[in-house]
Amino acid sequence: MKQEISPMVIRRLPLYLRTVQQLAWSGVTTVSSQELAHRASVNAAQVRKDLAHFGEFGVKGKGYDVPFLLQKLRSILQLDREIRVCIVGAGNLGQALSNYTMYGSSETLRITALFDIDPLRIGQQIQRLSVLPLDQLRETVQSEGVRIGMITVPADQAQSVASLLVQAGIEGIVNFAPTIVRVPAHVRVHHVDFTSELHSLAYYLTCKEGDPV
Amino acid sequence: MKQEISPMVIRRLPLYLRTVQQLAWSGVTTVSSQELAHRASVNAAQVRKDLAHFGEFGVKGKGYDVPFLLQKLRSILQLDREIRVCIVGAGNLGQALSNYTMYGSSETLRITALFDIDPLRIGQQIQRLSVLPLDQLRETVQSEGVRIGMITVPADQAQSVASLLVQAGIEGIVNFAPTIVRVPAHVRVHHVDFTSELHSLAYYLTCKEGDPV
DNA sequence: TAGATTGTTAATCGATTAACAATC
DNA sequence: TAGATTGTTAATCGATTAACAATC
Repeated sequence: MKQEISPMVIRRLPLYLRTVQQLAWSGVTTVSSQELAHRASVNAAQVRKDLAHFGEFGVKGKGYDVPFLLQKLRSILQLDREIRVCIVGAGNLGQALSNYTMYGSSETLRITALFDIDPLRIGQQIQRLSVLPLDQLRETVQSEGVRIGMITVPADQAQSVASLLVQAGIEGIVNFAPTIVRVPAHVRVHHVDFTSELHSLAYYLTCKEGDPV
Repeated sequence: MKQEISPMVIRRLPLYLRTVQQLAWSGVTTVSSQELAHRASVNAAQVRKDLAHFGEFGVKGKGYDVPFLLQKLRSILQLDREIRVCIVGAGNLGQALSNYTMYGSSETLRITALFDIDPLRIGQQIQRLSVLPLDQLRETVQSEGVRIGMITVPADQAQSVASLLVQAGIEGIVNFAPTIVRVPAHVRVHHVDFTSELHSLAYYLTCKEGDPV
């Protein structure tokens, strides 16, 4: 019934959501694909095509109703219901992510638990969470209904943490460690790799003295 | 002379670098495109094609010499020379990034300065750096030869920080704030958007009760 | 109605993969 | 030499953009 939608399309939805969210905040009630595309730095035809995968959200001759589109995007991304998230790795990055609340009150992704192996960190209070030992992962994930895990441990521990998360029954992983983690096909992994971004950025710096052959 | 190389190719180079680095660490001296591709989770033809943009690095019938390829990749990405980086935003994320050193001693991207507007944070000691006031940005960037800026301020301040960085003469920006920043064409911006990764991951969670129509 | 803008089809563009001759 | 693996061309695949009929 529902044909597979390209990941490329899905990865743009949060961008649209954010843009529409901003429009809503500034009191705009209607937006054309033109305008939306401009604000999101993409092509207008692409916006229309992407959105059309999920229904006919626009009105010909008018554009899109902002509150309606906002609600639709939230619903498509399942961000209209609470989804529980845990973080494994209570180092600097894990702590930084712990107190992340995106769109203020409208954010339904909720950081529910924070894990570490280091005994020195366990029990520490980060935001309203206390750091739990890794061996409570499975139990907590199941009792609290945690569905997404974020990996913020060093690269050499990322794979074993990923496997633990999978065993605990997590459905999706966001991996911040600069390494590939392999998981069964039913678990989805997204990768946030700022080291790669930084490294590829370096390529574009001017004045390359060294590289032709 | 040197034809424009697709950004898609460039974005894969850090992945190859990382993989080859790991091989070098484990003492491997030769690697085939096959093996390299497998470890990087890409296609072997793609590895060969990507690398061939920059020269003939392989030996037919043998594969690639690991130390040689490592050196070449570093050189292409300009990671064989020191590049100075500053961070604007000394909050949790900025602090987390401050003590990031990738490949131990072989990392040549060096965090050189950390800025904030908050008077409470200015002067604070993070790692070996003391937090500087934002109005010293330009001066520091120029005197220290900082070429890349990382933006770790809240979204609503990201654009103004980006503009400051551009005015200070920065060549590239890595933006961690969940918003688009616009800069002149001669400055390159890479975006690290974990909120989008998280939000698009939510789409793939099972049991979508709400979304048809 | 006339003007505007959608949803969608068709055209373009670019990226990935397969295949293979060259050659170590 | 025979076997292996590259660099590269050709074939495939998919994604983006342009164009336009439908229609509010």
